[in-house]
Amino acid sequence: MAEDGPLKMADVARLAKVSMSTVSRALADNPLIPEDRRREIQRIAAEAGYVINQSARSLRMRKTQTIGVVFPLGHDVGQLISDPFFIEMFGRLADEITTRGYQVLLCRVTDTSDGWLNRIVQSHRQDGLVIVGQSDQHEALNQAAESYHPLVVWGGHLSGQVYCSVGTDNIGGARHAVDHLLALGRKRIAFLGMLELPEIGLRYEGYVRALRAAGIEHDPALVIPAHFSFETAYEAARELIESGTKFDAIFATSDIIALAAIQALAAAGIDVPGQVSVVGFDDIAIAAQSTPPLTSVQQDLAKGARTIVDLLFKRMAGEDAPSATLLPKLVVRKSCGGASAG
Amino acid sequence: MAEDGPLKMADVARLAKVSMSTVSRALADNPLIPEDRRREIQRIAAEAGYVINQSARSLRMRKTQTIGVVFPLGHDVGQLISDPFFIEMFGRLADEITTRGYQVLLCRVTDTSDGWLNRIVQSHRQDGLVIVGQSDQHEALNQAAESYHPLVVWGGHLSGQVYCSVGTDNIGGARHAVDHLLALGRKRIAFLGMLELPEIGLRYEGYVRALRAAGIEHDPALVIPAHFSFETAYEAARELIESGTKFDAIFATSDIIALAAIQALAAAGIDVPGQVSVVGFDDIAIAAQSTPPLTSVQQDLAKGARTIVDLLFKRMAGEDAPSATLLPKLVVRKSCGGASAG
DNA sequence: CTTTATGTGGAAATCGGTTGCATAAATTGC
DNA sequence: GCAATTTATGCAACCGATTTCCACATAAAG
Repeated sequence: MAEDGPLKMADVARLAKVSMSTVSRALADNPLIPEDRRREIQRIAAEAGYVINQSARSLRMRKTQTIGVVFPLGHDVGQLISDPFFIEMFGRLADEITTRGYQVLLCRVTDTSDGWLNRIVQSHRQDGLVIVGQSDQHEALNQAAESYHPLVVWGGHLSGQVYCSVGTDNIGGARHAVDHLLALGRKRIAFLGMLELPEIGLRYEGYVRALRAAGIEHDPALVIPAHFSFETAYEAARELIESGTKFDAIFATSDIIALAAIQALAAAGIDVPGQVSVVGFDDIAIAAQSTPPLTSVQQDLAKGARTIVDLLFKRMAGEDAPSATLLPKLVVRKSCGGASAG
Repeated sequence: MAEDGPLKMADVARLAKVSMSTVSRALADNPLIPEDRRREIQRIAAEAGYVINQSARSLRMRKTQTIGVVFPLGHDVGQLISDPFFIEMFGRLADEITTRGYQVLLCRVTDTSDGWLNRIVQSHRQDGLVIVGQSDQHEALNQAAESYHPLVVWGGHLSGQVYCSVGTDNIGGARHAVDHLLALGRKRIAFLGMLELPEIGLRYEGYVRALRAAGIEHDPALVIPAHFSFETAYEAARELIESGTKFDAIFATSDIIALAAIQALAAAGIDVPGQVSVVGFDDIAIAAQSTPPLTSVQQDLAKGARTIVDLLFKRMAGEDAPSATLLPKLVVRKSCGGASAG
């Protein structure tokens, strides 16, 4: 009973004493084949351990039953796993996609040379694409979106944007965070993040607006470039501390950056939230567990992932789906004093 | 200059005024085509934005340049993202695989009905498979391994195992943990985990051996079934507490279970590590950040993932690669008192 | 100047399914 | 009982690449 070479549809056809067309139709539950015969052929195929070769099927049908999830890391050489945010987002997306009967293909892109997105699109490996984070590829995305429809991006909503995006209201989220710090009496609030990234740029916008609304002068010395990895963020925070620039709060554009900053502050003997308040962004799982627990702008990733995949499937079906914005929520914990600390 | 339908290799051949065979060879850097001509054709193809259709290529070459990463969740209906351990492992694997120029296909398997693994193998969607966790599928894996070689499993090394596996020395790791608790003077050590899962079974073995070596009687009332999700683990811990069974330590078979137990103990007003010591397994990122920081048996996932992928590629190349065992390391933190707590 | 080696590139088979079209069989209508 | 229709099934083209085999041209050798 041992199968030799993996059997093909032609073999099943022989076993069932029908033509290949009939087998193909029966396995696809095509009503052209009467139900009892369909069942019979399916039984024979299953019993023989036959499985459709997806390579062949994909070629002929021009569909792969696969969604590509792309992480453009053009701005950062770090490992994929470095960012808990990406990881959680990926898990959520995977859940949503597999639930709909599709496979998930992970594309980690490090080579963002000209035409990288087109290379992915035209490879015909997937029926649709989710791009997580715009990185510095806004233009490339805009261009791809013109001819390729089944594409949804997680990220900020930028002006002149053609592609469909889903993301948190970054300006509003940042505004909440900074307003909260201001309400606590903080006046010299440092900003840690990479302005080159669109989402961070938007958060910066919110930061500036909050300061302006409070009538506080904006000091460029308080704006520190900080990558997403813990190590580089720690370095950035250390430099800020050692620079001697006075500050009484930090608005970090990710929780990883915030945690790194807290660590750097602790190392310098600076009390959080006593001397310096810290607010993060994302509200990843660790945020609630850190010491002190981190105040953070929560992004609803579960809803975000669901929305992304919903929109993507709409677009795959030919419908036009508009971008969506999610409302952020400030989760107040001890790291900035105030509410919890009295 | 706008491309209409995506262009095929035949179109490139026309552009370059050569036959398709020549284009195919040129793009594959086949030395049959003289170098200058090769470059020329490559330039023309790139300029036209041509990309090889992977579906067609896969069919013809019987290779997909893709590795499937499978999470059998037969034992648990939870979401993929529920377990930080799985997530981190996936990230590491993805790094190793993409570094080698392969794509990663995620397969979340919830339907473990007869032949599920064969269905994946025969789909020809991937050139090799990594199975993360044996779940309750030891037999299925053994069977698949007989005919399908490029297959590596993360999990425990079981007797009568045919397939290639990579995993931590579970017995030894558990032994370390329990020995440590015993050294602290703990005598009634509860075990939290699902014995049905092979890896957990091995950890139980280590637990029993440690107790026996210390001459301590093994009380079945202290062995509590606990799933991997936080909520169910919390319930399990709560029931243990309310049962009135006396215990002074908990050996949890995952950090998530340990953290849930700590939370349940705190809710019941029981001090950790004052009244009860807790040890976890995995040493996930949160472990160091929790209150109190969690003592845990560390699994070196980076090395694990590297080993898995190394072995897989060896097997894909036709070589025979043996199973491997990694050495666990007990990371002592405050949750069990002792060393750190004086 | 013929014969043999070498290099170059094309025609056509192939991978394993799906599907449009045609035909055969069964059913219905009158 | 025969035409009209419906239902069932098969043939063969097709998806888009890769690769084997072979033809032809050119160069080197005898």
